[in-house]
Amino acid sequence: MSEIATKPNISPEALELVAERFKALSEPIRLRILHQLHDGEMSVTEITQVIESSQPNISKHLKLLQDAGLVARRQEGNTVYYSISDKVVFDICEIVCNSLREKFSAKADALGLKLK
Amino acid sequence: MSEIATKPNISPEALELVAERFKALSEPIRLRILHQLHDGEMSVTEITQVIESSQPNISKHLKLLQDAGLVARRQEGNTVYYSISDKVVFDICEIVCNSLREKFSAKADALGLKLK
DNA sequence: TAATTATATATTTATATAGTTATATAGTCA
DNA sequence: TGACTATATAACTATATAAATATATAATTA
Repeated sequence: MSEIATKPNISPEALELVAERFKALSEPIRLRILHQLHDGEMSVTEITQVIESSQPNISKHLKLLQDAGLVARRQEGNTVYYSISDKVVFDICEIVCNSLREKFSAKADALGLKLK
Repeated sequence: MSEIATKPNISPEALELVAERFKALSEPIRLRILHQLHDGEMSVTEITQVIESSQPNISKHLKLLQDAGLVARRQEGNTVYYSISDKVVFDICEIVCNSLREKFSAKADALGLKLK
């Protein structure tokens, strides 16, 4: 086996699906919603109360997240509960957060600043 | 220490930065560019030859990727080479790819199909 | 059934951005 | 310097979508 790094074979079609995933994660309000769902399911009303936005807007983003397969919907009587359906979301976010932290840390170093 | 999962404290401002990262990764053509850069740096001309698009369009996306801190730019004489500056990109893509694979696999199972 | 509550959808407006075309910039070499 | 090559930018068009507002749907309860 060669030791030279060769790129995995990913088709443009596959990359379109991956891009779609990232697109679902590319809006701050959707990340805030996912973040709120971290500890368990919440109703639309609860989410709307925590996130400063209108109920229709929240519903729209929830639908988008559901279509992306990131959250699950459960209806109980009159109220609808949403929950994280793909925990991978948190792994990804953590990686990105760490990467950003490093970036800022490096920048702070370059400026002679000290981060706590 | 409690064993109950509690969500990490991430500010809305931090989530905006994270969302920005994801946005840079939310276009198929940019993922294709990053994918091509997997094995090492490439000139704009080379990238343009491999990816079916116009040179100005490629340049624009490269600039965006550079602003996002995902690629680095190196000029040598007349030609400009771009390379991956944050390998985290590949970790993230792999996670998403695996997640998608699982999803499709589950769907195929549900349909009674057999994936190779 | 009517009133109430919870959620979803339709419509509109404003904004962002992908891609194209034309052109500018900047380096190389005769 | 002038011609040539490589890359970047500007201006434009077309499209996507976030948010707001109004309204619809559907479940609950009186």
